[in-house]
Amino acid sequence: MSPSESEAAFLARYDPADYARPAVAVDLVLMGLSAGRPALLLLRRDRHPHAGRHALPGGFVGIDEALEDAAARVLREKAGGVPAHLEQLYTFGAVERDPRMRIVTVAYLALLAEAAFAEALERAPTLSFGTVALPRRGVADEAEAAAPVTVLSPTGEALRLAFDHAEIVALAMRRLRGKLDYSEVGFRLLPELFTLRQLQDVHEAILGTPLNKPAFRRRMLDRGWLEPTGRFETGTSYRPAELYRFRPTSPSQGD
Amino acid sequence: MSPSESEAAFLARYDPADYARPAVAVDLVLMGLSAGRPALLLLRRDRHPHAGRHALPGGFVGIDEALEDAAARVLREKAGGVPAHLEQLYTFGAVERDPRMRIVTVAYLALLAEAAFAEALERAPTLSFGTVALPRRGVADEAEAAAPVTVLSPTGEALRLAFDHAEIVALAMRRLRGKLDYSEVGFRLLPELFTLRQLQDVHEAILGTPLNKPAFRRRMLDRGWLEPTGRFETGTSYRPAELYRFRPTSPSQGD
DNA sequence: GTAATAGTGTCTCTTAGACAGTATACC
DNA sequence: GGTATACTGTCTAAGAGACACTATTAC
Repeated sequence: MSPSESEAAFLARYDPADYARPAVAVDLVLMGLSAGRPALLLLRRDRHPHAGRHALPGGFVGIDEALEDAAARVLREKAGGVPAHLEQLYTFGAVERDPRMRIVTVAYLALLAEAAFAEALERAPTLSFGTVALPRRGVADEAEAAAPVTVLSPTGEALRLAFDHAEIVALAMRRLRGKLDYSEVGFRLLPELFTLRQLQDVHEAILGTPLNKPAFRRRMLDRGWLEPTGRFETGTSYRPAELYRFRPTSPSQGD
Repeated sequence: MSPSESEAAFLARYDPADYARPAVAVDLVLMGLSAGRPALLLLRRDRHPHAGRHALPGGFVGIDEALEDAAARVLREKAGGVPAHLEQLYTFGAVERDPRMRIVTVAYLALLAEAAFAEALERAPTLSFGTVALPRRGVADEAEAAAPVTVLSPTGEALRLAFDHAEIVALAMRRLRGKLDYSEVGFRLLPELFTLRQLQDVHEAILGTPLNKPAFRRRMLDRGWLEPTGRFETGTSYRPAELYRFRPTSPSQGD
């Protein structure tokens, strides 16, 4: 190995069992929509540290468990067996991010359709949720500096999040905004059949900005992602809109 | 805590020291340009596993060391004290990715200017390098499925990379391509003063596709990133081009 | 002068925003 | 009929590709 490599690193490479290791965890930003606003599932902490604050659901990664599997396990535990989009966000590894011990956490973003989100809240009585208040900034560039987000309780007060979880939520919003227009994530927040207006509402909720209707329709239809079903919504007091289905184009496994 | 949380996870949350932990490492894709092609620094492994294959430089994360600090340490060890762009890529945590033991590795992308890249190769005799052969695909979309990349030795043979490092390199190329047009990474591969043609050469090398000259110039100048110096290149047998300097616009800390 | 590349002016094409118009439901 | 929303046609503005043109150096 390289002579420029430090002695400690050299030894650690071959027998790191002798060295203290950070714990490895996953934390999930479980996002959905609640009353047309971006929302996320939170657990209220009842003990030290950060007792009383809200935290993202998470768990330690088992020694024989892949990162994705750990994230999927936490997702199952909190949201049931619902199919959902799950994507790795970023890994947070500041030394003092948890005062109890050194924990490196891999943050994941999970997206739940509106119905699944509401159902998860009902099933698990300890889950609460917060809506994300958006700085009105138009179509955000994912490369911009992290804009701080404010998480509001259902009654409208600002929630203080535990640990570095506010930073994780801000990154999740930023990633979601960045991918919204060119990826399929927008459809993950909708039921199987939806109208173009519903799709536009989702985009506007995530971006925090109104969008031009004809341009939005053209863009979405030109993407080739939308399959018209010939069926129409019912129960409206006005002209009913056609229902569409999401049809993935390429086999694309995404990020 | 939630009753839906498994007993094991509950216990692990409070005393994970009793459980076996994965080791946490960082691996670096140290990219630069060599003769106008994207290139990366590699170490040839001389022992099991994957002896004879090439691997990314890396190291274990100390118990009191932030992830970024570990990445910066490995960067220093391999490339000296050169200032460079350093950005987290993704975290790889498949159970069997290293046959010796469970290692979760946080991959980082580091960019070195062409001179610093060459200097690093000279300083460390055990370092070798490979150039990345690009599938000609035009401006890549970072959300696309990972396109496999081929890493070639200086003599042109395809190198087999150890572990999942080929996947990491593919992701690095994809990320670099995705950010190239709207971020400042392109300038990190250039010396302090450079001509517009050099900048375009860098973009073309990364994207693997020729670009339109007037459009490229307009775009770059309109970004407000380029500061003309009034100085010109020397030693050409044709009209010398003006030298520009990169001027960051916002304080932007980026990703 | 020639050769080679730097740098610019302009046309066209594509795409998005703006906005007005028509269509179809319920009352 | 009125009203509310779905859906469309068309104008305009911005940006990129194409390509020809001028400018400046070495020889």
